[in-house]
Amino acid sequence: MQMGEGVEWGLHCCVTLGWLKDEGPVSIRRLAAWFDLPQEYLKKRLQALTRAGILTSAPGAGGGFSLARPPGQITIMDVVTALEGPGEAFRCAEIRQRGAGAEGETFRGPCGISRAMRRAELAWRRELAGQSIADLMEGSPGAGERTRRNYARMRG
Amino acid sequence: MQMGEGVEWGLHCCVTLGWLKDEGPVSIRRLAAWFDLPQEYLKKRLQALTRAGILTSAPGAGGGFSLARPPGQITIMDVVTALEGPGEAFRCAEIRQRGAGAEGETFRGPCGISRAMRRAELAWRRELAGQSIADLMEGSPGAGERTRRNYARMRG
DNA sequence: GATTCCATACTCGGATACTCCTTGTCCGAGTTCCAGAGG
DNA sequence: CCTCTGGAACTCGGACAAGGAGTATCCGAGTATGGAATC
Repeated sequence: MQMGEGVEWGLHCCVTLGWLKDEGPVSIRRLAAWFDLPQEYLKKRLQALTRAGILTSAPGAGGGFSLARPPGQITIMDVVTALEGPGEAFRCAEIRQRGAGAEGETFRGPCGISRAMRRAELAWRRELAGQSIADLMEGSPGAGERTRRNYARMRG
Repeated sequence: MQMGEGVEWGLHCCVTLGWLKDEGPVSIRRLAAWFDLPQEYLKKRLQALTRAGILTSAPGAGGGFSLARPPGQITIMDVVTALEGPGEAFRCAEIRQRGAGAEGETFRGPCGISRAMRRAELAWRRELAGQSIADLMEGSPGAGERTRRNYARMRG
């Protein structure tokens, strides 16, 4: 059970875009260089975030990506869902309905295993939905200033 | 982000073994037929549970698998950890330390993203550790009786 | 000087490899039980 | 009646094939910016 690394990329990009929101759109080239990531693949991930309405993309020269909403209105859960898909980690295959153990049995409602897993996953989602990009930005005091300074130096 | 289906198999097998604990060890052949699962691969999963100390395996004729502990002392978390590995779903690759954005920066402690993900995962684990195989058995009243009856019929 | 045109710098979407993990299968070796042969 | 031996049933561990999801790259098409060429 492994979460794609694109989630980490996406979250870092969102935080950075939050800090650079006054600098206008940031191009993929700059974001990839900023974190030393494969440009083409990072693009795909950010496109997914754009489709989910988390980012805005501006085409043309001087274009790039920006946050579509204030950082306080983007939860970590939003980013995870956009990048990993809405499906649950545990998918019940209804094993109990198959094989010799199920002969002549009738099942009603989800099995206890499915319920238990779902409850755990809800706790996980609730925790992720309780934190926003703004919370992450506040969690690193001073990093916003340093980011803007470094970014200005990189552009020059 | 997808959990292996072996987890569902393992949990169902544990519950069934809990119900059949007075019938002695249950062979892989019977368990696979019980749930209509690929016998060889199910064996691998149960061997993992045995290595983790959740099941006991008895070799030789009349051998098979049994629960190593009372069902109340086996949590869902135990089974998930044994089958999915102890690693966390989110693995921080320390992206912030790479690329142009990290030049001249010094980072101390885990980043906020890593902390947020870890907290969510702890909530998930806590929920799973709060439920045992015994709880799952009690969640399906009457199923124990039916299981023993069907199992006796299958052996005959 | 105003307008047109073009090069540039971007994003978008699709198509295509490549890689790794999961899933699934197979085989040889070891262990236990049971039944039958022989004492 | 007791012991020994062999086969059957079972698990263990490793090796290996197949499949799919995640990772990564490339290309053609569209769009905005800015500057040069033209009127």
